[in-house]
Amino acid sequence: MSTDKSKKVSGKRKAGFNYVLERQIGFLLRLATQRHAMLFGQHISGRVTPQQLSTLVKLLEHGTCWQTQLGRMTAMDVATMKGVVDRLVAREFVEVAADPADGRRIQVTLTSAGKAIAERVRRDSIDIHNATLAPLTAAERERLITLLTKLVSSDSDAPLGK
Amino acid sequence: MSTDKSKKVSGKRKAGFNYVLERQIGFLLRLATQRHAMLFGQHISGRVTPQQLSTLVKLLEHGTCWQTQLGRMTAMDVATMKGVVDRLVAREFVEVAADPADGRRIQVTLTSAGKAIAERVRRDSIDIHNATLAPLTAAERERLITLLTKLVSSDSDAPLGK
DNA sequence: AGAAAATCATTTGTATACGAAATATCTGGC
DNA sequence: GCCAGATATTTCGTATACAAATGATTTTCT
Repeated sequence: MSTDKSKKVSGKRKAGFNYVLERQIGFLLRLATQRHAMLFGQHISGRVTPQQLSTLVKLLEHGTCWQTQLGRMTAMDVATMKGVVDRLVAREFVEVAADPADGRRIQVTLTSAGKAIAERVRRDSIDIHNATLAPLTAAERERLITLLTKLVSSDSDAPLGK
Repeated sequence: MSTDKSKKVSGKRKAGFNYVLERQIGFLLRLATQRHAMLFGQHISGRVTPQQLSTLVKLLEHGTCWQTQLGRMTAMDVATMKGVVDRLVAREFVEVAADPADGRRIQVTLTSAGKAIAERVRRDSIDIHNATLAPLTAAERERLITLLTKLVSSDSDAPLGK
């Protein structure tokens, strides 16, 4: 059982010798996302998901939107957005209707129940944000948000960079 | 169309007045993860996924492992890990076998093809890491990694905090 | 007007992600 | 030797995520 042990070869270091998976940005982002998801599940009202939260909040801010527009504002793929809208329709938080002015567009509108839950989860999300960042000091939180914003705002499709 | 515009009410600010979805940690993490996923797909060899990369790298470092052990090392749920292993088996990058010493355990071992691809994607992942962090300076990258590490290392199940 | 290009939506296929329940197996204590 | 509790795996259900192909509609250009 010692045949493929990674042995140190003096003078010629093994490939990947200093590779640390735990310092790779992708791995760290996955862990941070997991932490957020766990806290989200604990603090959110009405079993709303993060994607549903984004969608509800954007509808609250902008009123009726079409699906593609919602997808752009929330940085979601059209296929993903459809799934989210479908589930919001099933739960009667939003209603969809054909746009009389443009046959391609699907208008998405908050129901009154949807408006209520949207306002509630928007408040919840503040707590979730703070709980997620709890291990960091106020200055560190600010720094992290700034760095992540810089990281993503250069993306062409980022709603931030607009 | 101006009925539900968010109008400033002097003295009594509207609920959610200063709520900015784009500054919520959950939203930013999703965008950063998307950015990483895009670059990952562009630079990775052999259509390996991020989870498969983590699994392959851990197998490279530790040799044969059982599934649950792999799940802990890569911070993946057992159900998720099973899916990843199943797909790695299907692609003949790993082989599974019952542990003779413990009937519950499933031993996962790299095949020679798996070892080759593991070494290749481990190298790829360095490029992906750098490409993902490209908008940041060297100092900023270091800061971001440090902050994310601090954020997740307090989690009970974090492989970092061990 | 009419064809081409752009836009919007849906569907399909692949791959996560994870809680929860069910099953199987092992270990320690009596 | 046997049972309770711990451990490992599998299965099920729900919800993303996104590429790619397809269909429908609108806009633009000539």
